[in-house]
Amino acid sequence: MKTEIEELLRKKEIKITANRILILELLLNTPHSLSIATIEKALPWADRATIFRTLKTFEKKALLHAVKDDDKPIKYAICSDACEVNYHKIHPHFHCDTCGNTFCLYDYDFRLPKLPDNYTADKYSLVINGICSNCQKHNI
Amino acid sequence: MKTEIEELLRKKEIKITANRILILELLLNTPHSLSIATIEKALPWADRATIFRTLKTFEKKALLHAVKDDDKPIKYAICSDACEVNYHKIHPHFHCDTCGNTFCLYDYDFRLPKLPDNYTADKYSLVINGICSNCQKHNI
DNA sequence: TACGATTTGCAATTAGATTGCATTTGGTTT
DNA sequence: AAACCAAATGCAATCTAATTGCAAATCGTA
Repeated sequence: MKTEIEELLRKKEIKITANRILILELLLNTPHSLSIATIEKALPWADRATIFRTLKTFEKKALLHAVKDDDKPIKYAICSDACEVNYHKIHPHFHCDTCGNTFCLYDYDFRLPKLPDNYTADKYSLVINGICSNCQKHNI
Repeated sequence: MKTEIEELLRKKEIKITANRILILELLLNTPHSLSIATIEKALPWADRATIFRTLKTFEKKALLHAVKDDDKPIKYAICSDACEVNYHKIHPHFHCDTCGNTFCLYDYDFRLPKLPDNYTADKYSLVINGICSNCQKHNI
């Protein structure tokens, strides 16, 4: 695992450090996006500023992307291969109103609709709110 | 004009005050959504807290809705008739990367796509980034 | 091993959102 | 029109999240 992570960092031309390995590992092992505060709780020895700058670095290198749902702290999620390809074009996310987690949706059939005259689109972001399958179960 | 605005407030069961009339008037006369800071600049005698609470009141009464684009301060826009009907379901917005303004898009053919198994959708929000027709002109 | 550049930790700052509370105001009742 | 009550307002303060400055620690390399 560690080796894979180091490989990933190397591929993205990000200098390898202990912080970065562990933050990336956490992100990879979490199925939903994470806020700085959440990462801080998961890695209590890590400094907020370091986490902040690490995430910015990762974002700049297209290793992850910011997820902006209705909740306040911005969350970050790892970019999958699908994400890499369409990074600047497609950002579909699902926000569960029960657990509050936000998941990336890649298998997604979305057509960019027509815009008013003389409007040109560059990218778009789509956030769907609802209940995820996990919370669905617990509700029964 | 003033009468129309008062009529609108009355219809929404919002108590009529000077602040509310002028804030609503500003929102109605602006083609794009406005942040608290922007409203504060436009109405310098108005208090930030009052603007804040006025917008919250308007939002609660479905007179306007919050617009969350990539920019930081949350913006608010008047709900059109189309908005009223689908208020909790559809929020398409267009954010111009040149002027930074965000416009509501109501004439919009958008189909909610299929979700992964056991995910249920309640509402969704769509923000399209690009260049608006006005900025398009100035670029030529 | 020394050097230069980058990263980190800590503290402080900024920005925006939000609230407490005393005062004022608006609408209503007498 | 005066009195009254609930809601709205203004001001200051607070809170949360984001962001930065700077000195110390660290890493890779000469």
